[in-house]
Order: sequence, then C-alpha cells, then structure tokens
Amino acid sequence: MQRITLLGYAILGLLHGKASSGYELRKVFAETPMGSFSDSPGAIYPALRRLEDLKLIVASPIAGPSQRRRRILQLTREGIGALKGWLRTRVEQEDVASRMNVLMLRFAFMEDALGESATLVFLREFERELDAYVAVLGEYVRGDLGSMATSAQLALRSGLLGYRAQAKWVAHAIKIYQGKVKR
Amino acid sequence: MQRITLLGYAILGLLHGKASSGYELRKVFAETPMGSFSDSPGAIYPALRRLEDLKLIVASPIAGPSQRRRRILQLTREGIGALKGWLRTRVEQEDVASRMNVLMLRFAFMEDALGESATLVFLREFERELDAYVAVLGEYVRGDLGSMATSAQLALRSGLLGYRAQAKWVAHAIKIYQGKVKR
DNA sequence: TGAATCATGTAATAGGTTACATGATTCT
DNA sequence: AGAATCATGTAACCTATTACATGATTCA
Repeated sequence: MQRITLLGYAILGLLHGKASSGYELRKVFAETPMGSFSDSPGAIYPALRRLEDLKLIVASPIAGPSQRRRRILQLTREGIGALKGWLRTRVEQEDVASRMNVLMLRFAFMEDALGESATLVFLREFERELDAYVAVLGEYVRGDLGSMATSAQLALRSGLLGYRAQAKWVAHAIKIYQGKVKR
Repeated sequence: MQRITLLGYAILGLLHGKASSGYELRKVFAETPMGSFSDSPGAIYPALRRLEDLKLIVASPIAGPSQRRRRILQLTREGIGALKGWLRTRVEQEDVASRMNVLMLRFAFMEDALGESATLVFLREFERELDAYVAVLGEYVRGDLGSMATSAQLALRSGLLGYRAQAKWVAHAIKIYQGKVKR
C-alpha cells in the first residue's frame, strides 16, 4: 500500500471539483497559478495510473460523439474518502514552517469538500500555528544577525514579512468564514 | 557533465561563507530557516560526493587535534566560479512565478559572493519581474473567480498578497543597497 | 558505564524531469 | 494539404526519502 503524493492530492482535489481528462488537468497546471505542479505528461499520466491502481479514481466509459480517445477520470468513493482524510489532517508547526504550499492547496479544495464550518476549524488551527511560528522566527531574526551579510539578513527578514502577510490573510479569511458559518 | 541541483548550490553558498563538514551543513539545514532543505544524511552526503566529483569542492586534509574522522569541505576555484555563475543568472518571470525560493536563496548568498553593486542589479531585475507578475496575477484574480468556491478564491488572493508583500520587501531592499552603493 | 551526540555513510524505493513517440482531429 | 492542437503514453535518468548501519567521543 503506497502513499499518495502531493501531485496525487492535487489531482484528487481537481477531480472532486470536476471529472476531467489528463489533458485537461495538464492545462490547469500549465495555465492557472495552482501551486507549482508540472504539466508534463511524464508526471501526470503515471500519477493518474497510480491513483487508478489504488482505486481512488476511475475512467468513465463514456465515449461522447467524437471517436477521439479520451479518458475522463472521476473520483471513486474511496477517492473522496482519501481526499477528505487528507483535508482533515491537523495543522502542525512544521507545516507552516516549511509546507505552506500544502496548507494552501488543502484550503483551496476545502470548502467544496468539507463545507464551511470544517474550513473555519482549519483556519483557526492554521492561525494558531502561524502566529506561534511568526513569534519563533521573529526571535530568530532579532538574534543571530550580527555575523551575517546584509543580504542574508534581508533574506531572513523577507521570510518573516511573508509569514506576517500570511498571518494577516488568515485573520481576514477567518472573518469571512465566521460570517458564513453564523448565517 | 551533470548539472547542479538546488541543494548543491545551497551547499556551495554555505561553503563559500565558511568551510564546513557535512555534519555542520546538516545542522544549518536543520536549525536555521534556510529554504526547506532536508537535513537527512541520505541527501547531504551524496550531494557532497557529486560536488566533489565535479571538482567544485575538496576536502581539506587537516586532521586537527582529535582523531575523530571529519571531512572539512571547501570550494575550489571552479566551485567559486559555478556559484558566481549561478548567482549572476538573469531573473525571469518564471522565476518569480514559481521559483521564488531560488531567488531568495541566491540573494542570501549574493552580497558575500558578488558584492553590493551586483546585488543591486539583481534586485532591480527582481523588482521588474515581480511587479510585472503581480499585475498579471491581479488580472487573473479579478477575472475567473465567478465559478470558484470561496476558499479557492481566497487561496488565490493569498498568493497575490504574498507577492505584494514580496514586492514591498524588494523596494525596501533596493533602498538599502542604493545607500550602500552610493557611499 | 551507558546515553547522547558527533560524524559519515549505504541501500531500496519511488517520483519527477526530460525527451521521445504516436496518432487523431480541427483549423486555415 | 499542412500546421496546430488534442490526447495519451513510455523510457532513461537522477534525486530525495526513508531506514539502516557503524563507530568515535563526550558527558553524567
């Protein structure tokens, strides 16, 4: 039983939104600012094959009017389960520190798959870990800098500013979801 | 002639600052917020071996007082050349769009290796491409959103805010280096 | 003396990159 | 008819991950 890569989850998330062919998925990766997944066939088609082997997706046997060969893939019940399980994973400090892209990918799919109140729970965890990490990083930036080149110091500072911007965003997102959930 | 991975360049940059053992490099990756490189021996030691094979680094034969086996690595002249060549690469739109981490890594090493005025040139290119990309992304965010879930929209918006924060940072960094270079 | 840390490595595995290959369909 | 695009795949190669292995030195 092998595990699912980030690309695999990205595919599951997209297919949950809309059953698609490999080619359509490639276009999404190529043309929209979705993480930084490769649109190369050498990445996508083997990933689809693996998800099929795990029975998380199936090709629907529809042929359509044209005879052009085309495999429209959709989630199975197990696939939906795997996606939801991943989306419900707890947010850890390590995630905000070095896997922010994963958190944002999860968030992008979350409302559709889990609903508004689960999304709000996620955002609150996200905020908690992010604030904690901003504090840690702030300490670090105030510390060691003496010996470092200006550019290295500034690079660190850029990281801190990025996390602060993210923290402001999370607070904003929480407000929006509080409004949604209350209603 | 194989090419150098990002981990390889990170190692070159660190060794340019200070000759170190593999173990010391691992500690840097584990304990400082330097990109998100793995500190696992299965990544570092093979990477060091590859750089040695390319003659970009060498182990200094110093033994020190203790007999503990320890290989202190330092850049060769070719290694310095490879590092500088990488640092001098032009900044492309694609870099800011999906390889920001690479740009920041380059910047962190830049002042030490290339000096202040080359760093300023880099920052100006960075700013140009970043502003252009923020405009593109802004267009995108104002466009397609209709059909997307709120969380997907917000995820996109988070990306945009991140790039805006980065743009502010670049402007700030440019000011600092203008001051340095003028003097 | 035993635990923790210093220190360097290897082996199996699996996933992504790059490049190639093939053919159908649509557009001009 | 020819070019562009649609559409799916394969093969070689390389790198990172994970887990294991080994031994020296320091510290309590």
